[in-house]
Amino acid sequence: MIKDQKIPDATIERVALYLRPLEDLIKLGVHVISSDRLAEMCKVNPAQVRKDLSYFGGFGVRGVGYNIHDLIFEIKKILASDREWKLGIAGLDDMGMALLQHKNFFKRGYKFVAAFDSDPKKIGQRLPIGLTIQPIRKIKPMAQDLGIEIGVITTSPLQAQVVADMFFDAGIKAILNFSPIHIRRPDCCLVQNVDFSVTLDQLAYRLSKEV
Amino acid sequence: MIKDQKIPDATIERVALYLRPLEDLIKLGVHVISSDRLAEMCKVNPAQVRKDLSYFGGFGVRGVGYNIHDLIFEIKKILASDREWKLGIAGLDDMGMALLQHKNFFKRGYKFVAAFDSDPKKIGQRLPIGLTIQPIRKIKPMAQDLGIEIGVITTSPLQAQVVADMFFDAGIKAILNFSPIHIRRPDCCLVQNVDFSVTLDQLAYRLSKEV
DNA sequence: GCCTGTGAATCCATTCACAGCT
DNA sequence: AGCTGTGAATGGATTCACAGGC
Repeated sequence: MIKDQKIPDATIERVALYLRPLEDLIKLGVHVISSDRLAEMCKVNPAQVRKDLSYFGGFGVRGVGYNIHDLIFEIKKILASDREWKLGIAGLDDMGMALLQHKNFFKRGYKFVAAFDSDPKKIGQRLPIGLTIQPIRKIKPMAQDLGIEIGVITTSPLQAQVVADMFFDAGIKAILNFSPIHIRRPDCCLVQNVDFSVTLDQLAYRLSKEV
Repeated sequence: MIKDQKIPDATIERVALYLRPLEDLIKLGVHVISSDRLAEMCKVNPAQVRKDLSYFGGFGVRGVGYNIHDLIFEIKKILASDREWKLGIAGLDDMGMALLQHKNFFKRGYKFVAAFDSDPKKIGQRLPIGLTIQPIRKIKPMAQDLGIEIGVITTSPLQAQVVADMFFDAGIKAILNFSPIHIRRPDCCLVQNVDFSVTLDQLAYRLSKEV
């Protein structure tokens, strides 16, 4: 039923957002939703929701709405989050620990299978989720052994590039980077940056425009 | 020199990104940069950079480039990050602690002036940055006393809405929310959500499209 | 009557290409 | 010669508006 049409980037960004309220609704025993209601929950235009979902092949029911189970299934299929992804993390200060314990990662199929740090005091420590902290030189052998697919970097900016190079060298093709530096990467690899200062800048801008 | 034209949202998102490399260059003693070079550093199109910067009033020098000091000054003025912003944070588990110690916040003028938690074991504890953890019922009086402008929420999802309501009730107009729930807000208030699962979903999608 | 699916219209953003200044 | 600033052209994304099925 899926059309072979290119799905716009903007749509991809939004459907990941639709997922959470849909999962909440399922838990509440709701099985059908209209575009108007989903739009309202996600603060977007209803026509936008319908257009977004129509890229998935139009399985809504006219006069009724969308089956939430189907929606979740299709969205996950499109996003490739219908399977497990193996993550390795480098840098186990507060931010690293926070991510390790982030419940939603696990729920969505993102599993940390290894943790690395360069601090001798941390190496060998047992983490709450059952992993033992490894030295960063183990990144390559362990990444390959365990089949890590995504590297998460929460180290200091000084170490971030070194760690990234190790991930790339181990054949990892995607990095989620929380360190505030620009990571140089091979052409075949992806880096997604998360920068809270930029987020705050945007919020401050919007706030300063209000009234 | 600033034109009175509306600056596109997409431009705002990008200029916050230009800031960091520019600040790095200043530190290296570089004072002038061309749109080509800045574009390369930020992985965008050079014409894009010129168009973005032209909204600020065209103070580049033809044949030469842009004065980096001026650029930083103008960008900060536009983003309203040319001043200090006072933040209050609720929820002092790992994520909260990580944010409190995030060096870049301080550097960019974002200062935490109060910290709140509901856990009796945490209340009264002294934090590394010199604050003492307060019970969440103190949010309203302290926010007003200290002039908190932005509330940061890193509590569990269960408490997030309660805390948000307290921030709103104290007259705070902007919230940065790390908790994976949708926060209901008065019309006059802003909520900016940060959701790592969504970020990972997008990365996983891009990764699955590669090759 | 209600809600989806979608062409058409509109709006916004990016990129091109070159005139204009230093 | 080199690089900015900007109209014009292109390309995407959003919204409208309504035909079509339940």
